[in-house]
Amino acid sequence: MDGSTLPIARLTLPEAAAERLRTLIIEGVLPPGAKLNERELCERLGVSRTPLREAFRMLAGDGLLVQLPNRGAQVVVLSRDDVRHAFELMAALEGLAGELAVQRVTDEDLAYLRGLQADMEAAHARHDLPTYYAINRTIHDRLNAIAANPILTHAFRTLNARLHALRFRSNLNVAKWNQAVAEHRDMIAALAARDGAALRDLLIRHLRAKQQTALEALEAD
Amino acid sequence: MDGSTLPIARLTLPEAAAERLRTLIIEGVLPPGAKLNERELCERLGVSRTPLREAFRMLAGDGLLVQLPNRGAQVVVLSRDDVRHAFELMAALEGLAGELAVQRVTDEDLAYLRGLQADMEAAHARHDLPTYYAINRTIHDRLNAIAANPILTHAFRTLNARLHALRFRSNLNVAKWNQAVAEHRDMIAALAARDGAALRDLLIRHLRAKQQTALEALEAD
DNA sequence: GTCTTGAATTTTGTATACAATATGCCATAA
DNA sequence: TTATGGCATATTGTATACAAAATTCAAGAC
Repeated sequence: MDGSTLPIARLTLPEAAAERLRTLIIEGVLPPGAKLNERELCERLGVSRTPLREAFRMLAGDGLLVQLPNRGAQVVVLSRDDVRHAFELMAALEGLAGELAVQRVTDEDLAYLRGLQADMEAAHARHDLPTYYAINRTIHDRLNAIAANPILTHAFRTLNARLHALRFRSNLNVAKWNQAVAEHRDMIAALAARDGAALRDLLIRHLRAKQQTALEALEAD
Repeated sequence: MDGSTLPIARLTLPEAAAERLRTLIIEGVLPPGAKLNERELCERLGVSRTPLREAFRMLAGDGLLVQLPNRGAQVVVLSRDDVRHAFELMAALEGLAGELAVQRVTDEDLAYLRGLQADMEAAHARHDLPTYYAINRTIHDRLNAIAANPILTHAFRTLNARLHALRFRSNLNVAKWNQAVAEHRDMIAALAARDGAALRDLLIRHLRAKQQTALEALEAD
């Protein structure tokens, strides 16, 4: 037997329910502030209350739900300040990921990232926003993978899920989009130069622009 | 009615159970790797399985427990790498807290922190380690409060709880203790000078020393 | 002696029943 | 009209019962 464990993905019912709820929240089917009636959700998900309630606890831990004693769960509503705070933290996490990635990045990693960057620029050129976002996410995930800190990656993913629930992504204007693509180019250059401080600064500035976009979208409501 | 809500703290059973378990884990009564038998714990805590299992989900979200499908929960065992990763993240979080605190710190905050620092040095002078740690924690909590980012504070607390379960704190030697006290003095000076970059560097270096201590303690087992 | 094999037992997973709390509605009084 | 009290309903909180899976351990095969 080799070292790698390959556990068969037998999702337990609470986990499956949590997963399903997570997407429902992120896709906006369950919008911010929505009250989650247990009995009703049980029917929709085809599970009983016990596993559903465990799913609630998991999602509450991720900050996607708030639970009020005797008053049930509801989808979290992010205030302007919450968004600001989340992005402040996200910037620090990305900055750390950058610093760590610089210490560990290989030439293969760089080649792969440059490929992604090219794909992203192509998507940008043909104004294909969904593909752009998909690749963009892949690049940031890849950076985290190179940083090789699972605890950081977990924190990153959790925070990302919370912000995704905001659904601010359609709000990107052309000028900001151009800038974001350019910043990505600089980021890969800094990574190639193994310049941790520069990469960190770029990532933090990059996140600040993203925060701006998110806050403007929030304002629009 | 003024803006502050003052909700009466009616802990629900799962929350109370989680709180109790958390302290049992951090105090080492439930050591790393311990299997948590549901029926047995139900009797010890005086609750039924349903709220206990919700408590498990909460603690698993905090990273204090791992749950294996059909095989129950056990107290997390931190590997050497886990500790390294946790401290890397912790350093980034503290660094961010420092940068934010610099932007918001008031003279009253500084006066309060200087008072704590004096108390801490007194505890250090009389070799009172428990008091030293209590004050040390208060200072770091205070810094987080000044940073005024609840999401950061939450991440900080969660990560701290995980590391506390390691119980490495009795492992501090005299040289390191002296250095830590001196670093704290420098930190307050940087905060007073509103020098965010300096404070960040100090906090990160401070954490690196702490990480060193933790790893040595881990080695000793 | 070691390795299977397969009940018996234990433990976890899920559903449901009952209890406690909150919510909504309507009657009544100021 | 507006506020208050109290009942009916709905919803959440907790315990327990049953189902499914894992673990244990002894008997037999090699």
